Amino acid sequence: MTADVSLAPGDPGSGAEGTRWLDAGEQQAWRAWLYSAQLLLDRLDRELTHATGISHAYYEILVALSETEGRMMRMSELADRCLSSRSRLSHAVSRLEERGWVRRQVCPDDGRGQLAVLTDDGFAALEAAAPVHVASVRTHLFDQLSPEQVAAMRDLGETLLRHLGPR
Amino acid sequence: MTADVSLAPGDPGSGAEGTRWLDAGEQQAWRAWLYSAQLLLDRLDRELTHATGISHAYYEILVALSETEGRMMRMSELADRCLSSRSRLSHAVSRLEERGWVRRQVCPDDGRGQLAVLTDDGFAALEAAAPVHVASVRTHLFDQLSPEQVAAMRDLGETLLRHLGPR
DNA sequence: GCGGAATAGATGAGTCTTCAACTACGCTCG
DNA sequence: CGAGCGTAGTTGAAGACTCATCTATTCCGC
Repeated sequence: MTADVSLAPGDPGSGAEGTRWLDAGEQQAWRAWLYSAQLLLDRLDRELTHATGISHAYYEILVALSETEGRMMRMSELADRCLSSRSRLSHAVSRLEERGWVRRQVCPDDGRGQLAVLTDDGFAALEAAAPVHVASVRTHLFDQLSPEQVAAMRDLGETLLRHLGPR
Repeated sequence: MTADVSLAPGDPGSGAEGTRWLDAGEQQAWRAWLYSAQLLLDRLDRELTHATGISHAYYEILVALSETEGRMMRMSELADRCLSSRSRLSHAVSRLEERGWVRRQVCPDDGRGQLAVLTDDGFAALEAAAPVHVASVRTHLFDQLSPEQVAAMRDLGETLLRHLGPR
């Protein structure tokens, strides 16, 4: 009777036939996953932002840069690692540049390319933020789960990643 | 050597002592979860938006309204169900009002309150969108998982929800 | 029933994301 | 070489989210 995600099969008015609606169990699994994912991402982002002034999106950029030789990376590679669009990354790097945490540098191998380079200030900001972030992840994720659940989480994530592609 | 999420213990320059960094297994579990969650949410939102013009955030509002008696709900209750801030919901409902899918109505019991009411056009839009969304969820989630993984997903979600609270 | 605190919601400025151009460079092939 | 095409990245406008602030109403205690 409701136009739910799970509009019951034969729900009056649901014109589209051939849709395999979610059964009650799938519905509950999906809802639980969705809500917990949204709440967890939101919580981690908020705690990090309020404690350090660095959003999770920016944090990921800094982390990715810090992990490379020379603390620099091509813009598009950085975008891929951060699951970000090129445009978004470009805007974000501009903001990080204003903070003095990253600078741009023309790529030697390819005149079209730009390298994003993590500055010392940027590295310092990351070092200050990392403990806060790890503490949040522990508190809200690992401390809540048994080792079996952690294993299941990893398995689930890797399974979905194979489909959604690192691409 | 890198200022990773998992700055190794004793990493030179990582001044903050007392942080329990993530070990390699935790790191992989966390990364797999994070990436898969981001990719999945992004994919579902994109497919829904491109096929129907309704973002996942708007879709959730419409679904919540459609599930109630009279297809109406107090703004704050709606915000809670959609894991949305009040401000965000208020802005979103304004947009949905412009589309003619929702209207506002003063709450009879409480002069401060507003009821968001799903219109017939809104319900029709939801009915058109629901099959698209369910198909995406099937394709990118349930079709990728064994029954055991679905059960694990539900368990994980519910465990985290107990901590993150429906509150 | 009145004054103050609390609640419901709206609003505007600032920030972030998206999308569709747009610039600039490299690559290929005639 | 140089025309055309593909790739790298930037930009600006429009939509969406956050935060602080503001108004209106209710609730509470006297």
